Amino acid sequence: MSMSFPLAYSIERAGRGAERSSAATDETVFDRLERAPVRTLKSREHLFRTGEDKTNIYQVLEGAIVQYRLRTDGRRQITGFAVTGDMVGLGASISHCGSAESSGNSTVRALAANALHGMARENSHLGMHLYDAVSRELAATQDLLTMVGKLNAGERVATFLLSLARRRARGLGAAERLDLPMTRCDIGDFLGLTTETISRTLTKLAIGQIISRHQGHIRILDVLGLEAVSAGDQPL
Amino acid sequence: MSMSFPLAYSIERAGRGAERSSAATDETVFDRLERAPVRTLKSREHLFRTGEDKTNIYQVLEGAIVQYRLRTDGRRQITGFAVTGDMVGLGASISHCGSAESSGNSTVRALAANALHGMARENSHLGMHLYDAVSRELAATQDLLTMVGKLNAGERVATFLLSLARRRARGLGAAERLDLPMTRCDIGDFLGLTTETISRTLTKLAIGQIISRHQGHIRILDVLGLEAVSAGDQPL
DNA sequence: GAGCCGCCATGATGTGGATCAATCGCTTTT
DNA sequence: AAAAGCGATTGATCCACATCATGGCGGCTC
Repeated sequence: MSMSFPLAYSIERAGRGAERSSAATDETVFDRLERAPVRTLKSREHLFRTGEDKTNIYQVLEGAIVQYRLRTDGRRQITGFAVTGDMVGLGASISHCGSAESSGNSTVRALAANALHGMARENSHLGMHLYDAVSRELAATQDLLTMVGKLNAGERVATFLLSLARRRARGLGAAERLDLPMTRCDIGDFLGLTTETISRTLTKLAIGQIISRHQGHIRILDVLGLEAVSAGDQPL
Repeated sequence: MSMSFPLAYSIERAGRGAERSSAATDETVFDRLERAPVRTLKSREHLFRTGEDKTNIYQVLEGAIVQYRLRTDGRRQITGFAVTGDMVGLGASISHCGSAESSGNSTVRALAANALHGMARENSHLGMHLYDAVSRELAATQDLLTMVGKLNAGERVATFLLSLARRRARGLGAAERLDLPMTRCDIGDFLGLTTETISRTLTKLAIGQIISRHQGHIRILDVLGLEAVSAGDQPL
């Protein structure tokens, strides 16, 4: 099983995980979803916070949404980054059990939770889409948990970079140039490390000629080397 | 938000999270589920392993099932303990992305995955039950992730003990006597700590008169003190 | 009941990453 | 262009937990 981080749980007309929608009613449902209002977000603007009523569920159209949990003492754990196509706020509970804010500028489509769940109760295909989306998010969160619970800093960062590269596999020669759209602090709060450790680990990877660093993005020079670090074969 | 660990995601006739089932067809569906074959498991016997086809989904009738992920080098992360009523193996994917074994003797009901998902495609109420169960499991896994990513050993163990006590809240005077049905090693692989650290932390809690230890179980002497440790107010 | 084995507890020691503290570079402000 | 603000980087130091090692306590087998 390959690592899959909490990044992509789209609900699409043609889902790969679930069966293809076929009935005419499905068209109506997805048409209605696509007519839902679009909202634009500035950097660090919140979609919702822990404990608020779940009025809306969102689909990311552009940008990236950071989902996180906050402790009273300020410690923060990021549970996932949602990018284009991903759903944010899924779950059958009445209120949100985490917070979500935009990292950078984003646009999202806001689906009324009541309406969505009401439609899902009528239309079992939509219900299965939701089930599929949440179970993929669960699997990704379990992967992240395993990483945070068992891997050392080098393994975590290497695994993270590889997962980003894989999902950015833009057309041709796979991923070499890699944008890091989030801050070091966000990466740290995602991987259970500090910003300093993220920096130092990237520096070590650069010294080992496995990546090179430029402002705003990095370049993967040695995919095999990075995979070795990720697997724990190459101690760094 | 209170911590809720991956322990209870039952599918019941009268779900609290989802709407009450009402149609006659629902009765039929749940009757069929209740007629599914029962299987008994000995200690450390597996229900399934990572990568195997998802032929069955299980409901725990008695005992406890340990769900975990294993790395090639032997490191293990437990993603949840499933006890009576809980579902094991939920998710829309074709194959299992984790393993599950019995801790001690257990009995489970084996639901054919094809049949279950087929029924869910026909019956949207069942589909919503699945959606609800998985989204609760997701929330619990995110809680665990936050614990492993951000809490120190004392906070983790105290939080773990409290969550066990809450779910065992057996009738009367809440939880005082508390069985620990899993080994120190299992607890360590769940909390991202070693067995030695679990032992030492329990010793410190006992020295602080917060718990007392007996073989096979512990007793919570000072719930408020334990909550203070769990919240990080009492450094241990 | 002697021997063995798995789990637990506890002591001694080591270390990976956190913490504390500058400094640098880039962007924004004035 | 100077000043200010913010994130990233790097260095020095510390400490919480891992690791290594030992011994005790059932439970099991023969």
